Amino acid sequence: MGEAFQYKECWDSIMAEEDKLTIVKRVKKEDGNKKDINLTDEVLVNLPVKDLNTVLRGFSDDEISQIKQRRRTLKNRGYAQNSRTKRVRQKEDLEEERQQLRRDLEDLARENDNLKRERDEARKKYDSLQKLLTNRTKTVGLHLIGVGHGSSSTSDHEIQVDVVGIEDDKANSSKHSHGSDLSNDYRLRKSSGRTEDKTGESR
Amino acid sequence: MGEAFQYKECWDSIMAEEDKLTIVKRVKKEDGNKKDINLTDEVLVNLPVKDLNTVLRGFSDDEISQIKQRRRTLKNRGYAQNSRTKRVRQKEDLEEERQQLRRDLEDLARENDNLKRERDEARKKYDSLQKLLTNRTKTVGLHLIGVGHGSSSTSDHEIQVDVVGIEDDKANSSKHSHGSDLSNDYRLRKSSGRTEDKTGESR
DNA sequence: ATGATGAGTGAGCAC
DNA sequence: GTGCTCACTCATCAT
Repeated sequence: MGEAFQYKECWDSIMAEEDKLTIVKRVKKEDGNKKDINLTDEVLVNLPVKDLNTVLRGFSDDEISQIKQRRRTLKNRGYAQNSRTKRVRQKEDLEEERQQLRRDLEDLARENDNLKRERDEARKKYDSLQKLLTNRTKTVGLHLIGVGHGSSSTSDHEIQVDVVGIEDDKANSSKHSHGSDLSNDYRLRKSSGRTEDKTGESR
Repeated sequence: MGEAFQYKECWDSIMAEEDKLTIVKRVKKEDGNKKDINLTDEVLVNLPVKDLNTVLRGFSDDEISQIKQRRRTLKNRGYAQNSRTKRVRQKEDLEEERQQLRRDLEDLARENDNLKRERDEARKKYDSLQKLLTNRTKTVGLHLIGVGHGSSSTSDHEIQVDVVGIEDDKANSSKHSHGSDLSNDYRLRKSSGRTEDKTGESR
């Protein structure tokens, strides 16, 4: 389809109308019966019908139908080749797409691994941190600001304490219902009997 | 290929050896020139060469080659059909594989989203927790165990403190080089001048 | 001999 | 009329 058009374009651009007729007439004079076919196959297939009909004046009906059939056959030859080419191209496209999909799949799988690693890492970090908090007996460095109701004796201490709760100084009562907010797990509370680390901890 | 074999199998299973010969002889008697062809196309293609040669005794060389050529043509017909079928099947397989790849891709993309979400969630949780620690001025509930070197006065307090470091009570010197271990970030140290929360924190 | 495949041909469909 | 595609045939190659 595209091919025929291409040939036609080529032909039209090279030859002017009179030149085409000249060639065809020459063919007409040369041929006894149908030797013209060998000489003009390319011309015959690509010649516009209109021109063909013009050229065909003076031939018998039988000759005309023979020539037209020849034209048809030649056209068919091209169509067939066209069809095969198309088939091959489609198959190639399909295979290429398959390769691309496989590459994409690999990329995604790789990204997946990375994400999995990042996630586990984050969870691990979180767990470590949480464990640090959950392990309630710590050695902490403290800068004492006030005890009870604001006695402002400022001095450094190193003490051993049982951490039973940490709460932000600023108002955080508005966030206490968040699932991912950890304040809930470490709400301020009093501890009196110190047990060996296995009791009453969330998680 | 599979088809021819199939036919042969079918034939063999239906007919015994003598019966085959019977049919072929009948054909031989019936035909004047090559009317046999119309009657025995299916038989001809599927008849084993050996049997064919047996049957062909009594025919002229010309007739023999004619029949054999006919056989060849019929075989070719099958081969061609075979080839086309194969082509179609391959294309279908390719398209099916493409679909499967697309499905896999979708699945992976979905899993990817989930992982991304899980990762972000974990990071968020971690950040929340860390922020809780980094916000150094806290109100903590403490169970006082000892000050300095183990004075065992046990009493509950509610105090305001500047948390400058927390370290696990148990030996953790073996884990201090871990990247995901957070002990490094909260190593015990002394604070003297209290600055407004922006100083000297890792991360 | 057998099987497979590319190319050419005609039939037949669709526009 | 034109273009496409199927089935068939032939040529050709490989086994």
